[in-house]
Amino acid sequence: MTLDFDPIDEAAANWRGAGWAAVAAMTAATSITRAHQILSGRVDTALAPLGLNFSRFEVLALLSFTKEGELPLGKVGDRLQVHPASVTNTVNRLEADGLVARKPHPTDRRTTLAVLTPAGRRRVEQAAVALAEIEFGVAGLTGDGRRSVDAAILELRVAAGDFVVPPSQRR
Amino acid sequence: MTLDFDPIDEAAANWRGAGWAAVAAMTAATSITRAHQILSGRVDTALAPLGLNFSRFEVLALLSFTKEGELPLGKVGDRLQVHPASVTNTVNRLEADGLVARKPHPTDRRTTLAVLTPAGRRRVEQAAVALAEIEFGVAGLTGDGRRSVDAAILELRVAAGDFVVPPSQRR
DNA sequence: TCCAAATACTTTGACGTCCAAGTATTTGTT
DNA sequence: AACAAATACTTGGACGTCAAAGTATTTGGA
Repeated sequence: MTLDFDPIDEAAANWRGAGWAAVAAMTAATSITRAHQILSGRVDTALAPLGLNFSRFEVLALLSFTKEGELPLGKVGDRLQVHPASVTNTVNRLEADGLVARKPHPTDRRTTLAVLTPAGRRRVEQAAVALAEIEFGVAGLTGDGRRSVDAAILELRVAAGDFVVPPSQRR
Repeated sequence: MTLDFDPIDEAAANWRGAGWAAVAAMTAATSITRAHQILSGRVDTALAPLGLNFSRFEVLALLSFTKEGELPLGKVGDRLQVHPASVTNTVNRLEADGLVARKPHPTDRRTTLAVLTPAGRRRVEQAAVALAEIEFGVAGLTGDGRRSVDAAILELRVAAGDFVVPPSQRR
């Protein structure tokens, strides 16, 4: 279904024609939306044979970076910036597949830990290889493009309050 | 829930530490994913009082740019790059709200046209104003940032086969 | 000490997206 | 003319996300 024109360019022309404001912002937003659509499709395709999607992979990867391979569910949500209900859902699925286990927190009985199982550790290694092979879905983006995307989006994330840049690290 | 470090930076450090490949691709993919999350949240919040979400708005905007304010459902899907089932769903909702109507195609009885109603036209104008006010969710991105995001993502979209750049327009 | 407020997670429900399959109609070939 | 293949849309099912409400536990004053 390849078009012979750039749909975003055309949208911009239409917006200008209609006298609508903020055309540059619109094209940036549309570009980002479409980029996300492209890469998430590619990533999910690459992970499907492993029984994972990107969310599940992210949880496994995060756990694999911790010393003990475990983390409270709430921390997982904070780090990955997803809703608590989504964490519950994702961990349910990983648990059903035997890739993580739930374990009570030793001192705080409100808290549940997600623990990476040996199978989970093997799976996340395979997934990391599979994702590296497809360059995380951003194949087509050059090194320069990646850097400029990172830098531009960093402004957006800071403006959105994702995190506070400590004074010592301002760039 | 604001972190005092950049979670993407930290992820990159972890990936390097684990010896995983394609770290630059991973950070670009994660940045894009997070940017999409931020802006789609802002956009949906801005549109909610109007009874719209971004998908529904896109359909109305697309129709409003046509001469007659109507388009076959299939064309809508092609332009917006969404699945036919999603178009059906979106148009169902817009129709229930009286913003578009379905009309049979005059010559091809397989085809259904979505027609913008007067209410739909008024609504899309209001929505365009509301979105311009929040800069389409990309407030925080400077002019330079917007341009570099557009340019970088253009490579990605062309590589993904979204459209063919005609020889006369190669840049 | 006591108890309201905060925290941590789960459950339920409303939506949205996609895929696969189903129905209707048109096109292209023989 | 006949019919297989392509096209256009809808339906039903699997999943994912978020918001709001519910349960359990801990915290922080009065």
